[in-house]
Amino acid sequence: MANPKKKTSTGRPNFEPRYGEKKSSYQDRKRFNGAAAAGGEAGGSARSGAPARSGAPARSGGSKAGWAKPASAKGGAAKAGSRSAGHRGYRSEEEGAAPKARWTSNQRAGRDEARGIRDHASRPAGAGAGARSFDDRPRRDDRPARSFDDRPRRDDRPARSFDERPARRDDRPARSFDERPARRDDRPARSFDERPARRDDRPARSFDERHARRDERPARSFDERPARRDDRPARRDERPARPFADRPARPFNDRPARSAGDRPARHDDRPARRDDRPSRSWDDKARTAGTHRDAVDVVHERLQAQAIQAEETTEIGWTDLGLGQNIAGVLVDLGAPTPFPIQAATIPEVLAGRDILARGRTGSGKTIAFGAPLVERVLRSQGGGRREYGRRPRALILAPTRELALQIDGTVQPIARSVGLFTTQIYGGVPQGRQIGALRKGVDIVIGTPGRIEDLIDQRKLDLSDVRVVVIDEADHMSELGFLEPLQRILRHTPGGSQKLLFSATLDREVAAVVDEFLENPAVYEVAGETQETGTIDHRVLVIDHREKGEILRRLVDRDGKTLVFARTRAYAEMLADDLADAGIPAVALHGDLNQAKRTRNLERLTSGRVRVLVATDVAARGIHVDDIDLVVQADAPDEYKTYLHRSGRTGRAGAVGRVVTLIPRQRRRRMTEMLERAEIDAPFEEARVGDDVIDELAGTLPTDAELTR
DNA sequence: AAAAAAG
Repeated sequence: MANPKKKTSTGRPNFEPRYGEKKSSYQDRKRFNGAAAAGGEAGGSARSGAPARSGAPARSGGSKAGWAKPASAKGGAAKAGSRSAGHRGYRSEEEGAAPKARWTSNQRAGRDEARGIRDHASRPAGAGAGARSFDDRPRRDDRPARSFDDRPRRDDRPARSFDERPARRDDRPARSFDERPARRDDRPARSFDERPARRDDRPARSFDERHARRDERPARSFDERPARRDDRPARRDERPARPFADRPARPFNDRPARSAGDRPARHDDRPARRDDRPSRSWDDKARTAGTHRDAVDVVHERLQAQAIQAEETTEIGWTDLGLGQNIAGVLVDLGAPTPFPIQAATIPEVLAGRDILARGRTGSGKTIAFGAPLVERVLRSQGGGRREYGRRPRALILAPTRELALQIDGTVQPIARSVGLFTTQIYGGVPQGRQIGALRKGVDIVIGTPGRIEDLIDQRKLDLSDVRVVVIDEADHMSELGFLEPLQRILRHTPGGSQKLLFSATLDREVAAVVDEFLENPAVYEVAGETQETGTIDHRVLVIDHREKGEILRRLVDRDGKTLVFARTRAYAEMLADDLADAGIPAVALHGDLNQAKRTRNLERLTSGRVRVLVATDVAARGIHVDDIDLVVQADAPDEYKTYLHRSGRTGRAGAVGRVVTLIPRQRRRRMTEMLERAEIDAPFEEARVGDDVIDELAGTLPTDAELTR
């Protein structure tokens, strides 16, 4: 059952063999570039985001120039020591001054972990791995190889999550619970980056124009879905909650829905709210989103209705949604004075214990949408009791990449800490020692990636039997072939009655297998207008001669703003980065062949502005947030529209202008056109040769918002 | 193809 879904069934009709593409030529180089990376995701970058939103006026002028940093961006002013040179966190204006101080604790964590690896590795003894046949892999050195429990670097480690952690961290105010609340200010910057942004652009795009083309997308997500049952219940508002009982068997698959019976009773408060819930259940939705015309209208209608509701809820406060004072306070401090639509819609449901699926692009407040209520629920679940040493985690947040996990922790941690709960990151590429140590002491919320989590479960270091809430971020991606099974195995370690929350900017039927096995009568939420595409992004396609790709790329990227280049393979990404560097354009790569230390470091280099060009694989397509990226270049066109949406969503954030240029060979025009249609994006195609003006034009500074929007 | 554990 599990894997029967071939790619085809998962909705990836786009996947086709790529013939002409340049490929193997770089294969060789690839191996050599490996090396480490240090990762630190930019977790926070304070997304200047939502101008409308609170005080995140950070991005005022829209000057993409610098402000990327979390700390600074945020209420910049408040940041102690970030005002002038010599102070921690000070950031010299545009020169790529040492960014180090500006790192968030998360970033430091990644960096430190990475350093630890490097340091250890460099020592002769570090050879634990010993005879690895990959002699050609230079990166061996940064390999952990030895156990890090004894790791010396303890000190610089952010210590994030655990209480007992000695206060060492200079920069971090003691994290004892008592003063917990106080912390807020020092870590505001991170997290809300993604949230503020959206506000403005959202409303901006009128539904009509936007949803006009909406037809194919939704439709295709659920097309195979068996006949829709009755008529879908009226829109959210009047929707009569469907009682559990009459819940039809899950439509899409014969997978026997778990009957309420075999599922441990849910938390008490759950059932109660069920009925007044306006949202539609997954089943309803599934049924609704058919393939045809009527389905189109349905979708459109539904989205619109929700959008309206969203607007109405913007005046509601955090506490009105059911969150406690402490949490509400942190959110406000984080730059989110009031809830965004998706948050207003989902938080009450999450607090009620309901399983939900939510679609909200990065920047729409997705992280807080699940993070805040998750913390609140964990808090309630302990009923005022104490946190015991060695307690098992009560919440789990899964993400597809380490960088994203780090970023999520950057948002959730302060929220959790405000109520005395602790989080810990559990992902690969870094020593297990600290992670195990944290688990041993006891953490409340685990945030990580599948591999290491499963590894620790197998080692009996991680016990998920007490988990009450599980969040699967980028759920559709996590439900794809390579991720699905590990994900399912992990979920099977959680109690059957635990609450499941699935989020993604491109949530579609791909999550069906997970939904069917683990969710119970889930509610589905979407916020109209929230797709990765935004009116502030200028999409362009350059039809080029493959032989000129390298030169064209060099010219496109040789500019002042930050540019993120996507390549299909690690080898090509590495090659391109080297190529650009050789051409005198500082560039670094980000892909899975790099060790975590290098990944973190290279990403940080872009975030800090020390380098303006980052060439990445799709590891950076989802979730990664770096402020000021005003140009995304797709050296290789993506195969899926969802990938296009995620990649392009790295720019044009916070209502800022952004541009996405995709290079394709002539023979790919048709596929590209089809993909853009599915992505609901209008992008003019232009033929271009090396000397053409278009290239310089596209590389140039973007027109002002006004010009762009015409 | 990429990502995700190591070794």
